Order: sequence, then C-alpha cells, then structure tokens
Amino acid sequence: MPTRLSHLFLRTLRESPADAEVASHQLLVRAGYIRRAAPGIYSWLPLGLTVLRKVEQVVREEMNAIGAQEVHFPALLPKEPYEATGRWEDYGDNIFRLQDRKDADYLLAPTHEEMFTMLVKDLYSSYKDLPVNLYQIQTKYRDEARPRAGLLRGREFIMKDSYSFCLSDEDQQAAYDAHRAAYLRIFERLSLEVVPVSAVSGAMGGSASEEFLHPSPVGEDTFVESPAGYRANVEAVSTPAPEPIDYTDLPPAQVHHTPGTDTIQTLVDAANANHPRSDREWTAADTLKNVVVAVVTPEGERRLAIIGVPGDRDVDLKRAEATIGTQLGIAGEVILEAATEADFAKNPGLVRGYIGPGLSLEEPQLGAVSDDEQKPASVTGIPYLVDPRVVSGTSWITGANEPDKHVFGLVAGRDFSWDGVIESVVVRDGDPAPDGSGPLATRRGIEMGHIFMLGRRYAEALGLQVLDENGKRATVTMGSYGIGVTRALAAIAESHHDEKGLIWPAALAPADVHLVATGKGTEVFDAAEQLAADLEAEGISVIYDDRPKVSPGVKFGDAELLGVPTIVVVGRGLKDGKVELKDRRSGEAQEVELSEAVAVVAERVKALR
RNA sequence: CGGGACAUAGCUCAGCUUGGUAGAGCGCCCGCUUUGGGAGCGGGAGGCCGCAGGUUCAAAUCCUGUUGUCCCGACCA
Repeated sequence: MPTRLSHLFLRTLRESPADAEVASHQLLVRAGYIRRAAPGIYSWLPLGLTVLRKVEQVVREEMNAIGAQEVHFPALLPKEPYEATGRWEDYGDNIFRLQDRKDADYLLAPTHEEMFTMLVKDLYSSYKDLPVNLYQIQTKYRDEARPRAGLLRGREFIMKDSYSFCLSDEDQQAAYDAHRAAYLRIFERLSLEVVPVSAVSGAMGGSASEEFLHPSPVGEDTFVESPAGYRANVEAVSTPAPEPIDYTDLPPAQVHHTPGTDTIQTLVDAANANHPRSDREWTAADTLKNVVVAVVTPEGERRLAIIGVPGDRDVDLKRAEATIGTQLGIAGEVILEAATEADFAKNPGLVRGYIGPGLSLEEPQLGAVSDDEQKPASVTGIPYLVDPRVVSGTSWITGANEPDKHVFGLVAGRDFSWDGVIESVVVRDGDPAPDGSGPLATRRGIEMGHIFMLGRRYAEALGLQVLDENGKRATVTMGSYGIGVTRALAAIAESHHDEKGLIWPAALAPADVHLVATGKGTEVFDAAEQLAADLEAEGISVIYDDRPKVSPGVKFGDAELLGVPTIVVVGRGLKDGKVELKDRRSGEAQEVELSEAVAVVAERVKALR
C-alpha cells in the first residue's frame, strides 16, 4: 500500500520554528519528521520514525555481523550500580535523577556500562564463556546544561551501545578492531563521511579510544589533521617538543620594574615601550604565562598546581585534566578547575599577574615534587608544570613573584626548572604536526561514534571475575562502543539537503518514490493510483501525493522538502501518455512513457539502493 | 554557572516607547472558482498576551518578582 499524503499524519511548515538554528533541525521539523516536546526532547512522527528505523537497522545488521548479540536494558535504573563505580557522583547534574514512592533513588540512564557488566557477572563465571559481545539500541538521557541544534545534542536520544568482555588483552584488541571496522561500514552505509581520530577517554576512563567525527561546521568537536594524515581530537594532540637550545651565550636575567602589567597584553606593551629589543618587537609569545589551577582528587582534596605556557597561548582545562593527575602522582580521575579567589587567599606567595617560576635555580618559587636532589625545594610548594614548548634554553619574560616586577631573559633549564611537562594549551591552526609532516589544520566535527578500550576499571569496581584455565579468579577486560543513532540521523540531514529541503540517501529515505498527481479531472489521479499500485507490487515503496485541491506548487514544494530521492509526476504529460521522472538531488527530469514507467523507475530505484 | 536576547493564535511575527474592547501573513474549517511551481473571492474557528504580585478608573503595554526558551561561553562517553 502506498503512503497517501491525504491520510498521512503530516503537516509541513513553510517557515522554520524560531528555536531552530541549524539546517537539520529546521528541515526535520518543517518536513514533519519530528516535533519538539521539551528542550532537547523530540517526538517522532511517521516519516521520521521510518527513517529512524532504517538507521537503526543498518546499525543492527552490522553489529550482528561481528557476532554481537542484541539485548535491551531499562532506561530507568536504580542508583546502586552507579554508586559502585562512582558515577552517581561523577555525572553530577548531567543525569536525570528521581525517587520512587519510597524515596529510593533512581536515574534515567545516560549509558549502561554498569548494567551490562553486572548482567555478565550474574550469568557468566568461566573463561569458556568469553569473549562475549553484547549491544542494545536504547534511549539515553542526559540533562545537558545546554541542549542545542535539535537532534544533534538532545537530552533524550537513542544510542547503540555495545560492550565486549574478554579475558585476555589480545581478545579485547580483536573485539576493538572488529568494532572499528564495523563502525566504518555503518557510516559508509549511512552515507556519512567520518574521520576516525585519536581521543582522550574522559570520564569513561580506559586506555585507548577513538572518535568517529563527521566533519561539519556545526560540529562541537575540533580535530586536527596533518598533511600526512595524522588526525586527532584537539584534546588528544601531542605537541612536538623543540630541541633544547644552547644557552651558554645568553645574558643573565634582569628584573625590571613593570607596574600595572598584570595581563600579557599590558606586559608586552610595557616591554616594548621601556625595554625594547634591538632586533624586533616583543610579542606575547616571548612571555611565560603561569596559570594557577586547582586539581580536585578523587578523594575530594583540592590541590593547586601552576602551568607555565607561552603567553600567546590559552590553557584548555579539558586537555590538561586528561593527564595532570598522572603528572602529579594522583591515582584515579581528577577534576581540573581554574583557581579561585579563595585559592589565592590561601597562598600569599602567589602575586597575581606577577607569578614566575623563580629567579634562579637556587631560589625557585614554584615546583616541589621533583625528587632531583640538585634542585632545592620551592618556597610555595606548589607543583610547576610547563608546556612542551618550554624547553631548556628558551628565554622568557615572566613574573618575578613580587608586585610590579617582571624578570626578562629568564632561561629555562638555567634559571628555573619544572616538575613535569604537560599538554595543556589550546591547539591552533598551523601548529606543527606531531608526525613532522607540516602544519596542523583544525576542523570541526560532529561526534558520531566513540570506541573505548575500557580495561578492567568497571569489572574491578563491580567484581566481574571469571575462573581461568587454572581455576584462578581473573578480572575481565572490557571495551565500550557507542553510536549516536538519532544524532546520526540529524547529521545525515545536516549534510544531505539543499535550500529546498532534505535529500535522503536512498537506503534511508522514508520511501523509494514520491509520486505526485497534479492536474484537473480524474484521469491523472486514476493513472497515478494505478502507477502507485504497480510500483508497490514491484517492491518499491511509494509516498503518493493524492491530495485533491492542492496546487501543484505546494505538491512540488512538499516533495522537495520531504526529500525522497526519486520524484514521479503524473500531470499534463499524461495526455501524451507520459509521466515525468525527477531526480531530487540534481533536479534533472526526464519524460517516460507511462507504460514503461514501472520498469524505468524500478531500474533506477535498484541502482540507487 | 557567567554574558546577551526573547516570551502575544498551530507557525512566523507586529502591537508595548505615549495604558483605553487582541492584530497581520501563513496554516486550519465552509462555499464557489482555480490545477505544472507555495492560487482567487466570500464566509468562519482559534489567544488567561509565560506565570504571580503591584500601580491605575483601566495593563499585552508601566513596576517588582518568578518561570521558561534561544544564542555565546563554561560544561558535555
């Protein structure tokens, strides 16, 4: 049976809702695929649901193909498993929490690691049961601080998440590789260009992880590409350290009176005005900016650290957070925040705007955790980390740790030392690539999938062990793999549309053919009706615009808005026994004999599939 | 959580400055005409002007508070 527009639950909109900013959001609402129910929460209408099911099916087929087995967990969960892994707290305000009538705590699951792990623990206890791969396609909930861009970042969304459970690291690597390959096939079938990039694991923990980013200006992730094909999320880029410089001929550092220069800009201006260089102007890159940050340990302890970066660079707390815990010898995941007024108040040795690493190796102000006996303990006792660009022999203008004083020509390795090197600054277009192939280019992307080697964190937290071949208990190692299904649908709409409307890839379109009947009299409708039935009989799905008293312009406009790849028009050509076949994407049209229409359309549809 | 904007019909918006019976276009319903690019004429339905206080004879409009939404940032497997 063709889908008749006269009866389809559909109302197209001529104008976009005011709250829709990006094309996918505007078009999916205008074309009657989705409808906003609450911020970041959408209802699915018949056409949208049809496409959604097709996207899900692609994902399902490819997961099944690598031997993963589908299960389904509740979206509403008790808090206990999440307390066991610490994520009841870790997720903070980002999870929807609720109580039952007995005041017991529940949550709407943002992800299901705990449930999968516990289910496997319940049922399996032998190495012979492993490896096993499970997945589900399920609605997830996150109380995002700022939902935006329609389906691209909602508070309720559908995700495919899968988990691999293995005894050996080798098996786990194989499961990871299988997922990686399956993901590339899935995105290929979804007509979604994706680039796999190295990522940091973030709150998920674990060792290796890769993101699959769909390049798009509306993406929220930034990744970099080198000329030779190195790609990474900006959070995970490693900065190539310059070679150390011989400093034997450099002049000694000098302290200058620099009142009112508590920002990099005022400092650079003052330096050029009062202490000009002979060869060129001072720039922000000549200064060493020392940023005070607060590290919150897993136990809740708040420790300060200082990061020294070139003054023309900004610190990206997210990047620094990924590794600062390790740098400072803190086990577990830490939270990194900017230092507060209270932090400064507790450390009077920190002179805001004039913080520096010290004036000599003998009088360091910062740095404490070094176990090098040659270097004296610091005055402040605050660990000092530097950007990889701060290598031995580089010379800086930086704070003298006294009000209104900066030191010029302070040489790294000669005049000051540090406790560690950390990736912490925002990556910029043109920065040298770590593979040495040239400058990095930055691009925006939408995160379509993310795969993690979780290791044994969850299994340990939840006690997932099996008996190995020797009858000994062994902790299972896990992998976790996600694909945003609703986000994928939105991303497809985002990259497959024009000014007139959506243009679905044939494999995902809500129908194979959009059949328009236009003209007066019953002849066109009778002919179109028969054509629709004949196409359906050939296994071709048809949306048939049988609406009477709707002008041709409206019908053509709706056909283009809905985005079915093939449009067939039965109209004025019928008196000559012809119908029109239009390609939605190119707009190209051809006349076809009505008697041959089914065969011609069938051939085209099969070619598109 | 910071900064900004907005809240009036299903959708897009005007009206608010200067208080006086709620408006337009699109959409929807009825009738006639029209049928290859978002038709014409006529007749209709539809709004607690986000919510709560206050000022006033009178509040969509002025004042206070509050809630919500959108954008930028922070944040975000």
